[in-house]
Amino acid sequence: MHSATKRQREVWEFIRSRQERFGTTPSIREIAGHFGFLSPNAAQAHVQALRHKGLLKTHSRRARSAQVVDPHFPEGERPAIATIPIYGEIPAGLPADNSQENEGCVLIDVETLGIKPSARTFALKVRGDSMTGKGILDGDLAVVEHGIQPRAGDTVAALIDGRVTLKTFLMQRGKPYLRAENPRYPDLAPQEELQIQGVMVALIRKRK
Amino acid sequence: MHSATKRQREVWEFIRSRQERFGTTPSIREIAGHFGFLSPNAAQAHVQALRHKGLLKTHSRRARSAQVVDPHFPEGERPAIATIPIYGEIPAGLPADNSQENEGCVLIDVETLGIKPSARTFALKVRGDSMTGKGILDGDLAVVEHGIQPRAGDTVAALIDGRVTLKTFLMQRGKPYLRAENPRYPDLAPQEELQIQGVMVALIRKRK
DNA sequence: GCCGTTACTGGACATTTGTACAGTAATCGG
DNA sequence: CCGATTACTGTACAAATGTCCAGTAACGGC
Repeated sequence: MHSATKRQREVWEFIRSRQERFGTTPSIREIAGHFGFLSPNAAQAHVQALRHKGLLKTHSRRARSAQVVDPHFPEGERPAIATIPIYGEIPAGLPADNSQENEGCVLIDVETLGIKPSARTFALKVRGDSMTGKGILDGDLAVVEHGIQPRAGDTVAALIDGRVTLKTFLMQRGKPYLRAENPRYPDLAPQEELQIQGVMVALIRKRK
Repeated sequence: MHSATKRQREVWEFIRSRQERFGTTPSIREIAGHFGFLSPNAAQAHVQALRHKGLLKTHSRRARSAQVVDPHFPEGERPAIATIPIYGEIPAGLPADNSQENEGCVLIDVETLGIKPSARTFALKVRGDSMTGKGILDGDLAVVEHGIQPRAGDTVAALIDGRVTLKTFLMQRGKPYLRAENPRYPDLAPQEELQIQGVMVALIRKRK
């Protein structure tokens, strides 16, 4: 009673693939057409069986309302996912959100990131070894949130000499200064014009 | 001509919210009903305008086929997203995919992770500082893929004394052994029964 | 004033769609 | 042999749905 038949799994997989590729799920007759059924009732019966087995949810009498049930979220409450553009090097000033200069995107749920869905967030490829003391390596992807106030100890993306680098943000006698987390790099004297591009809220590393 | 009207943005936002929350987009008459329109044509005109402005895509004569266009992926080819369960501590043996013992999930696109959508992948909260030399800190989330052959130098999740720990996988004279990336921890002699739970394919760190 | 745009009302029509009922055939376990 | 399950065919109907045509009203720019 719990698991579906082979045929039912095929129907389920068809609905799932359509949902993923086109965003809309097929109608009863489209399912029938795909499998060569001459009667809509054939597909109807399969959908009903899948619904009873908890693998599918449909709103009654609503067109194309079938939704495959994610085993991880049976309640249907899927977390919000943020689309974060990757900038190899941030241009001077504020990176435009719809810019074409990005090198792809990372998609990740906002809960893991700990950001608000409305946040202006972007990602940066880390270059160099100035932050190895804090576990930030060359090639890592730093997820940076723009427009929030850095706290002391935060890792921030700062604009220095026209280039963006990651540094630790610290306060000394009420004045902010930046520190590299590597003994081979010098601390940065407090600058008059400290351009903080954003605060690192997450880090993503991919196996090489 | 490029940007939408205030009213059109409202309609777009309504469609987007419904798509995100329920998976299905509203019908023309449901849009009309939500905004209090007495005629379906009012909503129809808005949808048509949004379509012409590239903010919406609909399949002709198909029920509930409206799909909001993601500015990051105007072509509509959204990357596949993996749902990765988080295990605080892996139980002995193979973690079941649909287990209730997980502590939430991470959702992230498979391209960033570099895994196949079919891969058996899970995440582990890193405890301790045995891998700080490789930039893996306490509290990090290690994304581990099960069932692939580790290469020398890979970070692996290994079962030692009934507990799972991250170590660097190395070969010495044809025999595998494990190394901790912290001088305060000893290397592990090659064990007869080396239980490799999986290979770390990615790392996710969240700001504390 | 006049024209174009935006934002609707009101009514209508052809399809699409979910759903239901009746029936057939194959398979499998007892 | 028989009942249950699975997997369909065939037909039908009411509701949902996309689409179209004919208007009306407000508003802003020239």
